Amino acid sequence: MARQATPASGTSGERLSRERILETATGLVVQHGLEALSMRRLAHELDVWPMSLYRYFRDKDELVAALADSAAQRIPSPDAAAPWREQMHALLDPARAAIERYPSSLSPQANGTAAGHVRTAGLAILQRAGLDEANASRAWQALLAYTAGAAAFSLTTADFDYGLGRLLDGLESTLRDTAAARP
Amino acid sequence: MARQATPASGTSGERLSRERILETATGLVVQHGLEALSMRRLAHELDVWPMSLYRYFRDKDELVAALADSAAQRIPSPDAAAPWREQMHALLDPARAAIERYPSSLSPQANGTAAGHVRTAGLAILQRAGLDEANASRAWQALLAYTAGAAAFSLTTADFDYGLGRLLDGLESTLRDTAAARP
DNA sequence: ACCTGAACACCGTTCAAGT
DNA sequence: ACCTGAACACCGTTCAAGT
Repeated sequence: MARQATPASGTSGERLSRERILETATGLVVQHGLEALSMRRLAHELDVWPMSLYRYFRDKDELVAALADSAAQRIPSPDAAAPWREQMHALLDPARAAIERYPSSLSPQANGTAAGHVRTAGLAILQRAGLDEANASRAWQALLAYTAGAAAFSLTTADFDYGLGRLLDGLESTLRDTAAARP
Repeated sequence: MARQATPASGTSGERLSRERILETATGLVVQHGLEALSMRRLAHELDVWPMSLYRYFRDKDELVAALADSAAQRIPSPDAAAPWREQMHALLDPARAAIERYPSSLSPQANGTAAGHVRTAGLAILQRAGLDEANASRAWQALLAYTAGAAAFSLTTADFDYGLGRLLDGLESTLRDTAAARP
């Protein structure tokens, strides 16, 4: 990648844009981790003055939120025909990867649209499994919390699957109890 | 608290020490959160030059690790006479509070002695409940991951309890399966 | 040998000055 | 009106100089 000691506006044909900034930022994060992402380093990478970035993002928080949101966007919605436990696994496995890269990406505080999509998909799976709205909501929070903790602790896939299995077992047993209570 | 624009060594009778540094640092974290803790601010609060802290802690990481460890140290070991689910709840509830303040305090990467004590207590509860060593270890990882996620998402106590209850249900059902398989 | 504090190499962001 | 880049208010930490 061509870079200069002093950024110059005339050298590169590609103009700055939100997309180009996000692409380069993603590259930085993939290579060196989120903690290595700084406005100054990102600007340097783009061959641009640091302040130029602020024409496209209000501040660093907004930029990181955009990165997190686009990572969450790439989480596919599981095949609705599969058993609900498999669907949940298919949803949470990539969710774990997204959280590992951007810890805030799926937090309840994240107000991005993608976090909402994942939540909607999760709630739909739980409701189709038989949980009512209130319990589906609490169950989703629990599943996401477990997934976030597994990401924070870098659990191996086998260990992640074990805990997820036990949590799904526990949720499933509330379904059986409800079914048994019904005539 | 008396403070001066320029730190002076002669004014206060109390000499610097690891304990005094940790106390003041804890006060800062309690009042303003971990993200507000800086070596410079802490030194200012102690009426001392920033570099003086480095005589007691190799670097900021070591200081934060010491804070996290002492927070984990304050987690009591539950009453061994209580039912195992109650014991686990009594252990993880303060663990959640410790992680909320110091996210790294109980992570598997934390090499402090206190994190080890909590882990030992957790494993003992699970083994007394009937899990073998391998499963107790995986179950502990899952319980701690869930607790860390709940801390990161600032789940309410009711929501934390719901998810923990389901996870414990799931673990308990593996005990029943094992018992049923035995003659 | 010990301690100081200036200095280095970074941050995110504001804002006056220039075009 | 737009953009620049100097400047501000911070970081953690090194290290030469002083006692």
